[in-house]
Amino acid sequence: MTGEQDRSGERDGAEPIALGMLENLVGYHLRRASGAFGADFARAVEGTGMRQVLVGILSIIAANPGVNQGAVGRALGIKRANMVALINELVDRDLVDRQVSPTDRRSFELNVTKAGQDMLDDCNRRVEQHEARMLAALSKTDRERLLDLLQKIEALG
Amino acid sequence: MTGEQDRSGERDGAEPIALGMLENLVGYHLRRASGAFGADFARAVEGTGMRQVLVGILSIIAANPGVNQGAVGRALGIKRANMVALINELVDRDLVDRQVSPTDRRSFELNVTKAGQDMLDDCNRRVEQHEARMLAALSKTDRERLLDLLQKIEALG
DNA sequence: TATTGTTATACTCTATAACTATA
DNA sequence: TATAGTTATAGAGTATAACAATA
Repeated sequence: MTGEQDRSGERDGAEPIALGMLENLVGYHLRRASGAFGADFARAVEGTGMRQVLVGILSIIAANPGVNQGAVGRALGIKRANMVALINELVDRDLVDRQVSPTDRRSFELNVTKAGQDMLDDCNRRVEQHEARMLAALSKTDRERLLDLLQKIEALG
Repeated sequence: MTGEQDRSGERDGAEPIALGMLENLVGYHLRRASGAFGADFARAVEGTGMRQVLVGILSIIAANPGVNQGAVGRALGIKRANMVALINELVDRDLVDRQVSPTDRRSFELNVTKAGQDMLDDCNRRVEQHEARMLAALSKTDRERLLDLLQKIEALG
């Protein structure tokens, strides 16, 4: 084995397909690039039971101790209704602690548990390698530029 | 009192949530930017019954007359099994013509119908406005750079 | 044997509406 | 009245396995 991945039935090695109007669409290439990142992210955290969204939520809670789930959802663009199962998943796995807020009994205060912090640290290490892998073709300046451009787009979302 | 409006619970103007490790993750920002594009794309083609994937497929077929659906799927990163319903949708709406290939009776030759071309033209116009809207904060050079960077990433997918 | 298209299935993400309990 | 969280539900996108017809 040469170590090359089996890409039969994939990639442009021997199937010249024109993209048409997609060629220059930023939206299309964003979608594909995001998909490629997502797939490699899944590989990176394989075995942890984590997914992009869960790592995102855990990261937000860790950075904002006591935050409630509505605020987490707003930060990540996740609807309240969809947050419920996600937070349940993290609480059931003892990665997040959920306590009724003493100041507003409608809401919960969320905090990352010890196990949750360990999980986040592990994922962080894996994700760093994943990002390095996916951005191998980009210089440091390119990566900074890319981040900057993406954030400008997000601002319009 | 200052007369400031209470914006608690909404909009990022008054809810300082730290992103933690997400802050500098290209994958995270790709996901958000792609999501923002997807949502605005949906708005742009509202009333046409089209979606990102369908426009993508139509575009590929238009640019590659007689292509079979497996090749379309490979070009777009869509699994064969998932192509079936999508192509059916386009054929049922008379946007795509599907004929058994005379050279390989396992496969179909796909072509865009007149109605399909009209639809594609309409979507093209709408999508151009949508892209202009989403990329308003970027200079022409920025847009070219962004496309270039995204394509470098896709190549690793 | 390999490939094209197909069916069946399942999981995730996303979206909306209606409900509760608090404020 | 408004907000935090919940439930139920539905539409999409994506993934795999197994099958028939054809190459």
